[in-house]
Amino acid sequence: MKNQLVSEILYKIADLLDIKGEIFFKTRAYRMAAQNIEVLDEDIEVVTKEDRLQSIPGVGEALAKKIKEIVETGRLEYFEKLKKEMPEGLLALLEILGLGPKKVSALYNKLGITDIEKLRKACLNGKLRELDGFGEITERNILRGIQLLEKTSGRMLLNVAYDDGNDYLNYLKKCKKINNVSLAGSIRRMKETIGDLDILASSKNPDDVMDYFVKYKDVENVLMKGPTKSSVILNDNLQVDIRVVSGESYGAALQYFTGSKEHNVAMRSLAIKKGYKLNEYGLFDKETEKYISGKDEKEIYKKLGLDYIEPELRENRGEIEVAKNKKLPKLVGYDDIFGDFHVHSIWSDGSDSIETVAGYAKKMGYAFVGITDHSQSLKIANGVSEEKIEKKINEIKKINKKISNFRILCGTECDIKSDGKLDYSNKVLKKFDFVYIGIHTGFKMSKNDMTRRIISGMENEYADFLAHPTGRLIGRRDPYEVDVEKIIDKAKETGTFLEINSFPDRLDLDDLHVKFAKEKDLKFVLGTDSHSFMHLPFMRFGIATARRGWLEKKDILNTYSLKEIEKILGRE
DNA sequence: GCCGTTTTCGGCCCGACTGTTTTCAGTCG
Repeated sequence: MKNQLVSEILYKIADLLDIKGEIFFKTRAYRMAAQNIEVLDEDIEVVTKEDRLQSIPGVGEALAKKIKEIVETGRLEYFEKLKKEMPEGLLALLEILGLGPKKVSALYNKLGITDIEKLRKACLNGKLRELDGFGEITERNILRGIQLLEKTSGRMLLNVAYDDGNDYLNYLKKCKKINNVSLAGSIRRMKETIGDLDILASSKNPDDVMDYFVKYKDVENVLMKGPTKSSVILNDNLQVDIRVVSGESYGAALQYFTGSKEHNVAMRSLAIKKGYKLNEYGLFDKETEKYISGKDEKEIYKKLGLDYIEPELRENRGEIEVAKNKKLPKLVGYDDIFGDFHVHSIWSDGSDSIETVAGYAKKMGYAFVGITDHSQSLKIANGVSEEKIEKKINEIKKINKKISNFRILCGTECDIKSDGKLDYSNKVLKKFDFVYIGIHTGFKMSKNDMTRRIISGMENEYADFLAHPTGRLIGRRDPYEVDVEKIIDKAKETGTFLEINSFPDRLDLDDLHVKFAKEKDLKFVLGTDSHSFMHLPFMRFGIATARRGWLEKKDILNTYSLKEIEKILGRE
């Protein structure tokens, strides 16, 4: 699949054209096309071959020609030419808070700045203030922006932002001047990484709210403070933006600030088509500017002829069309899960006993927990030898007798070895309540070999679930080379459930793959990959990923009763 | 550069804040 490559090049062209000073609508056209290709659920090579590129929204004659060139040659002459005009390093400068295309263009054309190091030096030497539109404060802000970028490399994992956001929210809820307050932005959509936190509040005394907002205990730095909008940096470097609006506008503002940007662009276009104007203050009549709606977010969707779209779906991946036809999935709920299938114990590399884990899982309201320690050859994680399995099963039996209304399932996370064989013999695999298979070594195989290896693992009759199917670690390790489509086809054939690994730095499969697999009618399991009972609540991030992948209750094994699960797994 | 029941040209989402200015451009979301 070259979809990623094509969309990356188009995004970069958009940035370069911005710096070059092209009109906004042209660069936006590149970005729209890039986004639509990024989320396309078809292989762009196939679309190219069948001459259907112009059926992709936002792709016309000119872009189709460019995309064809990328797909066929792996490069684009036009892009190479642009890079000769403007060094690619300029793109990194756009990442700096406060720097946009115009300023980057001035820095390049007037001072010859092409990368972050040169920019830092120029700031320190006071060179920027010589330029029109730049001053001493700009220099200081850019230096701060560079520092911030280097410290955080941009984005934060969902769980950290989730905790920060909810702590802040609880603080704000204590403010008597605030009527309504909610998280908004990517944290409300539960995206896998968060750039900054957005909070929305309604109040009749915005100035008081802003005074209260900036006094939060973890605020390190106030970036800006106005009556409707303020921004702070927390001491863990997360930026938090708050908007304060009137009650009349709260729903419209919540819709607007939840995004995504792409979803909103589509919503606004739809509003215009229907004779309205939609902004953060409400839904208005296009002609008379008369206020129609805005208090309640759900009302906005209704007035536009749409079913309510849950925040996790708002990525402009077809949700608006489907909402129009009243065909949205009834998403799996955050309380619909009866247990966790993927938990490690002290039998391998977990830090808690099976009994401790089970006790906590029961307290969470679960009906079961699956203990899945590593298999024997994974020495680094203290994998359990075949001889010890019987002992472990007996321990679980004993604990199960002690706990009422709860079941510990004895599973395993069995390694798929480099040759595609599983790390336990079938005689041993047979003893488990269920078997996860997964890749833990030899990540650097060729795509073909890795795909064959995983497929061979799935062909084992005792393999039930495929753990973390792409092996990525967000921000640390790229997915291994694997043909996800082939894996999905094989899983369909063998009845293997794909895991949505819910550990915050995995979230693997990711939302896009989940949606893709669901369209092929695959089934899923959720597992936290907990290595301590304290990790069990990470389940909510897996559920969020499932929701972002359009999954319903019936698509996920964890929502079934123990009886049904045993029947489905065929191990009664 | 895309798009079309306002269609082949002229639109394309837009408001708030900052820092630079002295009425506004640039950036952000």
